[in-house]
Amino acid sequence: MKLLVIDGNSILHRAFYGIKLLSNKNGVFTNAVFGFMNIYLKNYGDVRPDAVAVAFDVDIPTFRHKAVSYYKANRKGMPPELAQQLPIVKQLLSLMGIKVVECGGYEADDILGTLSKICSDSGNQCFVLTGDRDSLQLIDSNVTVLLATNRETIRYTPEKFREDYGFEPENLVDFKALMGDSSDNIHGVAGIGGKTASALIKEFGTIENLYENYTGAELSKSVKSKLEKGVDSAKESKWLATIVRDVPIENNPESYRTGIPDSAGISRLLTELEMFKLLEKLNISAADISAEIQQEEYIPVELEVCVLTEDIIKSFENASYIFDGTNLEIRNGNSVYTTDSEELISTFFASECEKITIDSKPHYRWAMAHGINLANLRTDAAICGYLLNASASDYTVEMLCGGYGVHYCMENGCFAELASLEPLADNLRREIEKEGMTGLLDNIEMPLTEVLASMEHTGVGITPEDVREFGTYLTEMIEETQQMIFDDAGHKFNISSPKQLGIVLFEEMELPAKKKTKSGYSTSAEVLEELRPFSPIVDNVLKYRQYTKLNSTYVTGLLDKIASDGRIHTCFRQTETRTGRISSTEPNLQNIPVRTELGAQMRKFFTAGEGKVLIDADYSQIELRVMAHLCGDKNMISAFSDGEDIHTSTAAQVFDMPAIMVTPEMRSAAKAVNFGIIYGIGAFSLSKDINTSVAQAKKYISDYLAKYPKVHRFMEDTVSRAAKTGFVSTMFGRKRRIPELLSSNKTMQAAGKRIAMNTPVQGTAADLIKIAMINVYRRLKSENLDAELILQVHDELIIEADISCAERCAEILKEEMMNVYEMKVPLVVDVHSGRSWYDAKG
DNA sequence: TCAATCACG
DNA sequence: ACGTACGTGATTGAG
Repeated sequence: MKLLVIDGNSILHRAFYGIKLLSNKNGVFTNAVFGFMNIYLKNYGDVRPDAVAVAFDVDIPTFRHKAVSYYKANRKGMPPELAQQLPIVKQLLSLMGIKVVECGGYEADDILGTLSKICSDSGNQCFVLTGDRDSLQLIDSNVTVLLATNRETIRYTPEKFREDYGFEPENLVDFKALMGDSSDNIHGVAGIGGKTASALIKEFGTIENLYENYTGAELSKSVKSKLEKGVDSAKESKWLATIVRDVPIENNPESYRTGIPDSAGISRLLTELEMFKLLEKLNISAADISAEIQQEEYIPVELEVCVLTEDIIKSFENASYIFDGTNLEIRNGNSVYTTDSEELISTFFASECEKITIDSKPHYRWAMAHGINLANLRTDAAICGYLLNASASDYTVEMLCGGYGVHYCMENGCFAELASLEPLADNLRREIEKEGMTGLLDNIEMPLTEVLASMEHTGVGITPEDVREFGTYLTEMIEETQQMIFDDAGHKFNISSPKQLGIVLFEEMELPAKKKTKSGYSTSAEVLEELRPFSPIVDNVLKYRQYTKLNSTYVTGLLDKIASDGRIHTCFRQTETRTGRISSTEPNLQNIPVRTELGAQMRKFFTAGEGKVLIDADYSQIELRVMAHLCGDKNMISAFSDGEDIHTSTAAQVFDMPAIMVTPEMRSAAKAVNFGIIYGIGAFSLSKDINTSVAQAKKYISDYLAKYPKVHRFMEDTVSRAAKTGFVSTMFGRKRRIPELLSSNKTMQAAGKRIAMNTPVQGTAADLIKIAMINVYRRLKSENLDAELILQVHDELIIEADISCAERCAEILKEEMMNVYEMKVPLVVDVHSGRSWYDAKG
C-alpha cells in the first residue's frame, strides 16, 4: 500500500507565509488552512495514496527529548494568526477522515521518520510531504520525499537526491554534522561550509569514516585542523540532525487508511470560514481526489426543459436568468428556458418582468448594442455580494451560494441543483437589509450599473494618428537618452531592469547607495531624485523612465485598445475596490497622465467627435469637504463656507497667522498635512513628504488637530468604533470590514487604523459621485440631450455633448454634482469644455 | 507569478 | 525597536 505522511507543522508554516493574510467576516484567519489544503489536495491527487497521516508537533513540549528543546529554543513562537489556524486544520482533517498523529515530546518530523521506517521495513511505499529539507535523510527505495517549495513540489527519490547532492540520502545527517544548520541551532564544524562539507561527505560518506581516515587523506592543513577541533561538535551535530525513527505511535500502516468523511461537517466548517473555492474543489474533484466526498448526498432537481416563446415571456412576473452574451437561460420553478435567439433575448430584456441575475453590466451592454432597453433589473447578485464584502476577489455564483446559504452542486459546469437565483437573491437581500444597505443597493449601485454600461458602450474618441506621432517622438527620445546613459555607464545594459541599473549606478559608478528593497538597491524616482547632483546619468535615467512609461503604457497600450468604431471602451469595474470607488481597466482611463506637461500631452488625443465637445467637471477638494461634513468641525466648515483656499486657510490656522501672510512654502506644507489627514496621518511619512524633521512634522500634526478638534475626535471615534465592531461605514451605509485591526502585528494594526480613518472619507466621496452620475445620466435622458457621460475619474465626470446642447449639459453637470446631497459645506465644482480632454481640463 | 516602478485620484 | 499615508491598474524583468 501507499502511505502519504505529511509534516503538518512544516506545510502549515509554508502555507501561512506563502499566502497573504485572509480572514472570514468574523475575523478568523484562514490563509494557512487554505494553503495547507491546496498543497494537500495537489499532492493527494498526484500520489493517490491508500492511507494518509498528518503529523504535528505537540502543543506542549515535554522537553524530555532533545529535538523539542532545541527546536523551541531557537524558533520564535508562532504568530497568533497562524496558531489559531492550527486547531482548524486538525478539525478539518479529522472531518475528512484523515488521521492526525501527535506524540508528546516528539517533533512532527520524528513521526515522519517513524512512519516512513515502518513502511520501508514492511515493503510499503511511503511518500513524505514536507517543506523541510531535513526530511530528505529519510529517502530510500521505498520512501519518496515530496518537498513543497513556494512554487512547486519537488519529488525526491534516491536518484534525484544523488543528482542534487552527490551523496546518499542517509549521509545528509553527516553533511549537516559538518556544515551545521543555523535554523535548527546545529553548529557543525566551525569554518566548514557547504562546499567543503559536500566534498568530504562525497569522499568519506559518514563522519565516523571521515574521522577514522582523515589524517592520512589528501586534505589541506586548515581543513584537517578544523576537523580536529570540531570533532565533538560534529558528533553532537550529527545526533541533533538525525531524525528519530522509533516514536511510540500506531505502527500498522493499515490503521492510517482514511475514514468516511463527514461531508456535512466539512461543508459547515468551510462555509463558516468562507472558503468556497475549497468547497468547490472538493465537490468537483470528488471522484478524483477523495472518493469519499463523492458520497455527499444531494438530489438533483429534475428540471423541465421548456421552449421559450414571446407569450411565455409576457407571462413572467419575475425571472432569474443567466446570460453569457449568446445563450440566455431563464429558470423559473422547475422549468428551464434556454434560447440563443437575439429576438427572444431582446423581448425578454425589454419585458417588464422583475429580473434577477449576476454580473449584469454586460447584459446592459448587449441591450444597448441591440438598441433595446434592459428593463426592471432588480437584483444583481454580484453587486449584493460586493456590498456585503467588498474584499472578496470575485463574486461568482458558487462563491455567493456557498456564502449565503444556498445549496448547489456543480455538474458539468452547470448548476445542476440550482433551479433559480431567487433563493440566493432573497438571502443576499435579507443580509443587505440587516446591514442597512438596501438603499445603497437599490438607489445607488443597481441604477449605477446601467450608467457604467452606457459609458462603456459610448466609449471615448481618440485620434490614433496623433498618438502614433507622439509615439514616434518618444521612441526617438528613448533612443537618444539610452545612448547617453550607455555612454556614461561605459557599456550597454537593460535600463529597465532595476537589478542591472542598481549595479551600474551603485557598484560601477559608486553613487551613494541607500539599500532599500529586499532584492537589492532601490532605484525608485524618489531615490534617484536625490542622486541627481552626482551624475548626469541619473537625470537621463529619470527621463528614460518617463519616456518608456509614456510609450509602453499609454501610446502602445492605448493604440492596442482602440475598437473597430475608432473609440476606446474601457471597463468600469463596480465590484473591485474596498472603498466603493469604481476602477477602470483594459485600458485604465483613470490614470492618464496629467501631472507633467509632457505626460499631459496624452490628453490632447482624447477628443470629442465631429460637432461635439467634451465637458469636464471635477469636485474641488471633495474628500476634505466630506471630512468637514462628517466631523462637523466649525473651523473647517467655515473655511469651506467662506470659499477660502483650504490649504492657505489650514496654513493660517497651523502657523497661527492671517491668511495673507501665508507663504507658498507654508501653503504647500499645509496641503501635505491635509493629505495626511485624509490618509490617516503619520509623522514620519509627512516629514518625508515635506522634507522636514519628524519632530517638526509631529508638531504640524498636533497643531493641526488642536485647531480642528472635531477632526481629531472624528478620527479617534472612528478607530475605536471600528475596533469594537470590526468595520467602518460611509455616509450612505457602505461598509468595509477591517480585519487588520485584529492582527497581533503592530504595523498591521496601525495600517488598520489608517484604513479606518480613510475609508469613510474616500468611500463617502465615492458614494456622492455615484449618485451624481445617476442623476446626470437621468437628466441627459429626460431632457433628450444629444450627450453622453463617457468617463469618471473618482472626482471628475466627463460628458461628450453635441455643440448645440453643450452649454445646457455643462449646467446640468455642474448642478447635479453640486447639489448631489445636502452637506454642511458647499460642494464646489469646476467645469470646462473643449475639443480634447486636455482643453476641457481648463 | 511576483516585485518594482510609476501613472492617476 | 521598528516601519512608515489611502485607493487603484499596467508594464517590465526575473525567478
